[in-house]
Amino acid sequence: MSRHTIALESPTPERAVEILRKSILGSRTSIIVGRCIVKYRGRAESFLGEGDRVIILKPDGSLLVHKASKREPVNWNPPGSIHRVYLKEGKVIVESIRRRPRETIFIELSEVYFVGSFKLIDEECIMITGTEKDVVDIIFRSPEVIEKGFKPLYREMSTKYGKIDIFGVDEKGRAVVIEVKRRKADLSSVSQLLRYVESVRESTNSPVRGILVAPDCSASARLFLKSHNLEFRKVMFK
Amino acid sequence: MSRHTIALESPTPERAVEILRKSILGSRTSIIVGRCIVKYRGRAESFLGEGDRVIILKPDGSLLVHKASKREPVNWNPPGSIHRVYLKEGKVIVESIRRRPRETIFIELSEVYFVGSFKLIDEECIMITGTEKDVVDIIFRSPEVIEKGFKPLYREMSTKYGKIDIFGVDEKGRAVVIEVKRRKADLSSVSQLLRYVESVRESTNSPVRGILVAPDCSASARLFLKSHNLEFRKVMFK
DNA sequence: CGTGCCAGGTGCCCT
DNA sequence: AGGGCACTTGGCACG
Repeated sequence: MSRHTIALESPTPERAVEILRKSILGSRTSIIVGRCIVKYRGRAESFLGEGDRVIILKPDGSLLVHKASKREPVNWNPPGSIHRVYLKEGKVIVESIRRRPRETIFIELSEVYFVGSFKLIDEECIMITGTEKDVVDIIFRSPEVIEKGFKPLYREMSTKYGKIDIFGVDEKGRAVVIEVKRRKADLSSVSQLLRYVESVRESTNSPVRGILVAPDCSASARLFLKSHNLEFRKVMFK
Repeated sequence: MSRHTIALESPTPERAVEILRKSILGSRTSIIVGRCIVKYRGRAESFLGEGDRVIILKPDGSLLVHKASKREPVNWNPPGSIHRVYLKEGKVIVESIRRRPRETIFIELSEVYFVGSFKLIDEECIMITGTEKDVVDIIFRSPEVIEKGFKPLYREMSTKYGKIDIFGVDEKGRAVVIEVKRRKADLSSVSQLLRYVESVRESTNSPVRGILVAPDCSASARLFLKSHNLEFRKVMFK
């Protein structure tokens, strides 16, 4: 009979390795708390000197190394990586290898404070609202938030230089390219819009308007918009 | 005397709350494994139905909720958030509040499989090489990787529309704007370069060259470069 | 697969 | 605090 939870304080290295191997084989989520060094080599390269960290190995092949601060793991490997755990000179070693691109994490634990193995049952997936797609939906449902007479035609319309959030026509029949941002727009938002407008202009001689839609816009982005005769439409959602 | 590690399997809700409160007060890192629902409200909004997850509360105020898959937490709050743990109708509740922007996480645990509290000592910070800054360093040290006669002058040079990675002059004394990417360059990389070149051109009548430096470049990015008479220089580092 | 792009992006640095 | 941007960005959707 397989227990759903295994949790052990200050295990011997041998016992820790045993638990972790079973955990990996059994598609369980493993948690290690201990003192370790971490080496990474792949797209970049890193070294992390000795300190206490939380290490999580997920059954999908993700590996996380967390320090006591920050939202981000200090080291990691994404889903699909292969984990190996073994003993070397009396120390627990956790290795993670990702292929394409090849990336390796090497963790050497000088001390293991805790090791746990958990069978996590989770069929639910998160429901999010307030995303950019929701804003686009609003505009398609109520085009007047852009301006009177605006007709949205396509969403995610592909051009030579990227995909247009919303393509439509205004009251006077002019082409309108809309780039939507769910947060404050910045220089790169304007660059995007500019790329799409340029792309559409390459394929027509008719006038093409470009409108950046966002709850706010940085000062320099506004300047950049103006210098290219692009427009900004403030749209507060939520 | 305060123990550095507290780990408890299947604690009663009362005991779990007690341990977690002490953990938060004592600037320790807390780990909860249990069955829960998660509600989030802030920049966006989300709901996550009942399932088994790993919850981490860090002493800097970060909160992470991890599912059994993916590198990313399904819900979180960044450093600086305030955590509260209490009992409600016999269930353990974990709440996290961030101000500016106001964001709240509400976790209701129907079952706690494990709770742990750890004093993590960690003075080390990660050393990373192979970053963009390293590539810029290489170019300053060996400007000939760009081309014979190139002279880099400034890095991170501010313009109206953003900061130029490297500004310099070529053999013939023409201004050169360089945008560096440590990985394959895409449309947005070209847009950036274009913005900077445009910005420099606004302040001079002399010719201004723009060079995108990267290990590779997407096909459409290449087209976009060409259409604006910008150049691509392949630079493999590492 | 590569390409493009959003993300509750996060984190860093500078003004 | 706001701006600009890199990140081992991650993750997804689409051709």
